[in-house]
Amino acid sequence: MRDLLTPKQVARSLDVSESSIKRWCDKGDIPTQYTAGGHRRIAIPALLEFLRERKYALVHPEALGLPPTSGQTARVVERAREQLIEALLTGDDGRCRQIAVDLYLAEHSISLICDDVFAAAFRIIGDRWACGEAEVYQERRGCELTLRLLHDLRGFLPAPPAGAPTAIGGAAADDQYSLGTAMAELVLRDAKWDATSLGDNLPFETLSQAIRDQRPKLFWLSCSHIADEAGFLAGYGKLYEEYGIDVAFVVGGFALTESVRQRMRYSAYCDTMQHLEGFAQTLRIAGEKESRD
Amino acid sequence: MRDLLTPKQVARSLDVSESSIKRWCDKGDIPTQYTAGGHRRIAIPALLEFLRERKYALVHPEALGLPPTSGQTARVVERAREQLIEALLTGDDGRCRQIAVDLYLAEHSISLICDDVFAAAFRIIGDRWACGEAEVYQERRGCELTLRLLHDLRGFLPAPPAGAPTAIGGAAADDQYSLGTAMAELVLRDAKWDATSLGDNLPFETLSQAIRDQRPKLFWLSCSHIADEAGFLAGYGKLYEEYGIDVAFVVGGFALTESVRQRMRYSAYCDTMQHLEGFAQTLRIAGEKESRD
DNA sequence: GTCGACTCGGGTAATTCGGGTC
DNA sequence: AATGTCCGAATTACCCGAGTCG
Repeated sequence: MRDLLTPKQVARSLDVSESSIKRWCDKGDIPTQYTAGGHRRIAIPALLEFLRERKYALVHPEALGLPPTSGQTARVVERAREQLIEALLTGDDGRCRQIAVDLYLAEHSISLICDDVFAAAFRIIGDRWACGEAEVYQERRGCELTLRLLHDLRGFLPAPPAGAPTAIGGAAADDQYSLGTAMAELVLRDAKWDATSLGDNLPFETLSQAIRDQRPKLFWLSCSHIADEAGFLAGYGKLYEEYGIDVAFVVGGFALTESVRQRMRYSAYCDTMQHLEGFAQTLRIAGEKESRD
Repeated sequence: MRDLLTPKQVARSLDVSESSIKRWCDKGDIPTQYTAGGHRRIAIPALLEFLRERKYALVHPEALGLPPTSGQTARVVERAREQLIEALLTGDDGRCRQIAVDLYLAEHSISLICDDVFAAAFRIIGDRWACGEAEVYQERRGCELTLRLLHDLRGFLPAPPAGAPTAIGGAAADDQYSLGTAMAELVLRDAKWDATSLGDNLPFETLSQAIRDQRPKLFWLSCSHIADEAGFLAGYGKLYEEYGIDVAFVVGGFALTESVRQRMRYSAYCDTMQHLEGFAQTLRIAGEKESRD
């Protein structure tokens, strides 16, 4: 498995001539690296970025080790969601991957995919389970599958640029829903943050230690389940008191009801990943301006 | 640690062939030292200078921190484990990935990597945590990282061949350790089973439903934490009673103490992933013979 | 001193280069 | 203006028996 592609591989996967690839590279449309002998090498994230801008279709993605595309480049979000729900319920990982990559290449933002496809799909699967139309194992297997998808998408993004601000986050103790924090990590990396998810089920003491060690500019807490509300609020309050001035605290997740939120302090509450993306972008640009002064 | 690299290490770190490295050395592009026997040795500062001049990006910068792969196999694994522990504790995902991929490409079996590198590393990290030398968040972040690695390795394996026997499994309710079941899935896929992990925290009722729906030939249960021993044994016993004749039940995980095992029935208890691999191979071949008759 | 893994050198096949032209 | 095709020269990848490393 190589990470760098030759012009020929790229040409085959797009079904264009090698000359076109060379020209696009030389023109700067596709970020290119060179071997010592002057041969072009193209990284997959760079290629995918170019494809998204140009709305080019991957004709032969298998040449790159990517899943086959459906052929329809302009995939409608609603339809994708319906198809994803079925694929998640049947455990068809190839199909899930195909849908996700299609959406990504169709220039939908990561945050929109997370909100309107992944999160929405799990809401509906949850409803079906409540009606007895879906089994618990189908939902759990779907989570595993989605986590793998998020990891794959992470691999498509370019590495955080040098000097990118740091962000860390996770889910608190007794909260074992790892999709929320994985999505947050992905969205922040897409917004050019150097984001790292610490995982789920994290006691507040270790979160405190992590902030002390990593010194992030942004800290997120994904809240999908709160077992002990008083304990949660106490632990969170202490954490915010300690670092809330230096670090932007972002909280989110469906466990944060209004009554809980009213007893919390934070820099931002994000209902959706799109909100998180907006906040992160603003904060990053504000920070860059400040550091220039 | 030595600061002289062999051509092979450099080749891997740049994702080019060994021949190219040799050529560049001979041409004078990379300043090179020689051993008494005429073998090339490259100093890291010289390599970095070469990379700057040629504007050739390091594809796997982490590879430079790797020990030489020569010597006894046991030593390689041992050193990889040490390196992985450090990389996991610092959260260096690129380096973790390089270590894992290198081991895989060096034709170490997946099961051996899981046992002697991944599982062993987490045992040691656990020990360090007990001594106060590691933080909880480091261990949890390491789990996230390793899960991503397992997903990557899964991508390297070929798809299960047509007609491969089906296996499913997971971790029971209140057990949220997902690495065990993810490793089991990976090892079984490596052994040419069509294996799917259902995830963790699965109630026995839904496991029963999953077996009914999927009709696997093998079912695994990863047990890393048992909250309610009586409830666990009751749920498991019922499941085994229902399907134990038709489906091979494999159990494993460090929560299965001898006293717990004595009250369970199963086809196989696997201490390690290598045991699981052996059992799965035997079972698959036996099944193929039977179906030929 | 043994031994497996690695490296040596050199040769060959396949790819890619840049440029010119359609 | 953009793409596809063709060219000789240069670069890279793969292969193998003999020697070296740890």
